[in-house]
Amino acid sequence: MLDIKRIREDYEGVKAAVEKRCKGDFGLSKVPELDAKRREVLAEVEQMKNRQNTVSKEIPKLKKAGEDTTAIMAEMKTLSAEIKELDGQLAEIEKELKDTLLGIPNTPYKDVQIGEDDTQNVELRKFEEPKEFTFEPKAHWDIGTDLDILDFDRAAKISGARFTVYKGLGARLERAVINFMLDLHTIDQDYVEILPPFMVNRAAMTGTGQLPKFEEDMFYVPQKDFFLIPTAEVPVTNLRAQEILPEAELPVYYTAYTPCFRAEAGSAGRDTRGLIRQHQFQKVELVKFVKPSTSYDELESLTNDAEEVLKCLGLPYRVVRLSSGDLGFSSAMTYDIEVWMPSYGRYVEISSCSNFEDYQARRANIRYRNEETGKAEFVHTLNGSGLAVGRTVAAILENYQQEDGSVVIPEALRKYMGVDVIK
RNA sequence: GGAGAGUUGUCCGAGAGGUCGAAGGUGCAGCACUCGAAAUGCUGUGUUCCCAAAAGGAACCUAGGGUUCGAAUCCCUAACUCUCCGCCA
Repeated sequence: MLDIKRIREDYEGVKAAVEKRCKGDFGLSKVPELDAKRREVLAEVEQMKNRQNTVSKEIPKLKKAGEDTTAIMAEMKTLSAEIKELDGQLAEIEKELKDTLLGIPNTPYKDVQIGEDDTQNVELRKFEEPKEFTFEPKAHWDIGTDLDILDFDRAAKISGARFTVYKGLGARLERAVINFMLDLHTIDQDYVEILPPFMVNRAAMTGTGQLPKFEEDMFYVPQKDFFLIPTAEVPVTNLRAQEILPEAELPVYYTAYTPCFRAEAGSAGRDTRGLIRQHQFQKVELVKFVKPSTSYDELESLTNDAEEVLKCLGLPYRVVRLSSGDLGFSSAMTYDIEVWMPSYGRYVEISSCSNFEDYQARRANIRYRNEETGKAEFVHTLNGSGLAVGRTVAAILENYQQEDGSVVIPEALRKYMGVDVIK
């Protein structure tokens, strides 16, 4: 959520920033009028409440003095009704204002290049070159099916499209990748492992920005008004919602493995084969809570921490900075890490690392006590995949496939796999 | 799923229709005492909103409704926590 004061003081600046996303103004133009109206009604009702409070304090004194309070009480009854009426109006205005604000995305950071979509993303660096095969490489869904470690047909039988069954060494590979990533982040790096609930309430989904705008993308559990998490970002960021963290605790680094559930509404026909776009996939996530002044340095190090996974696995990748039009709703700046996928003949997103600045912190009310000023201030939140597990498995299968159809296990995973090759 | 108890400020805890933003303690900050520290004493110490700011005002005792001139206090609904029973990995 954007700061209403910022909109009030620098409307043109905020408008220009929001419009960098090339998708209109998201209702921002309604804000100044609603804000003015709110303050007008607020001033009026507060003045009435002031009179109500003052007179209410006088009544017991008058009664004690033995005076008749009937007339005053009657007048107060009228006032009370008027206040209720105005309070109702105020609540409506505030609801509309809040709904409008919740529907406005974050403003892109100054370094973000303007662009309508992913074609304007900028490549920043590359690790290794795409491998040249001496034979015709297969797609991971064929490799997995041929090795009998992935079963898409039976997954369709028990669930439907966009689900996968992992079998034998396939299941073990998925688990090995998860364990390898978590060990890297918690032992070699400084993240604290979290295993959160996979269902969350509406408040949590609103705190990180999935609601109210993107409800149709989520799986919903009506029985309890819960949502299946689309990413660990939701439970892990909201872990500290409504809290004031001691400054000394910052920065806070968390990592979490969770399954992720996405309805994939609106992506019918895209990436229908294989592990790339599923209703359920596993992911290891990195989340940071940091002091505002450090958040862009923290974004660099978080991205490096995610890249480390790919380096250890020896998978070719590149890092791009998303253009303003491709930026996620809550993000101020995002780096995508893209892994080379031979079957696609291009790089495919495997991690998305974002700085949300105070946008999520304001929604979820996550603050820290600034020791210098003594004031509670919003933290900056960041997160990134470290990494998407299914896509990592797909990339391993494709990049490490051999001419005989077998797949060599990357060195770093062998102690988790117990075998050097799947054949 | 059934029965009951609870949810107050950093934390603990009083409160039971008006003088309560809320006693007391604790934590924190400052001052005094001290060579220094501890102990002790004194003072201060929540958040948000409105107002250019100050002064001032409004709101907040889990959330949302209601009763009342007036609600932390009474009523209703919901969420959460705890205890007992049932069920269950």
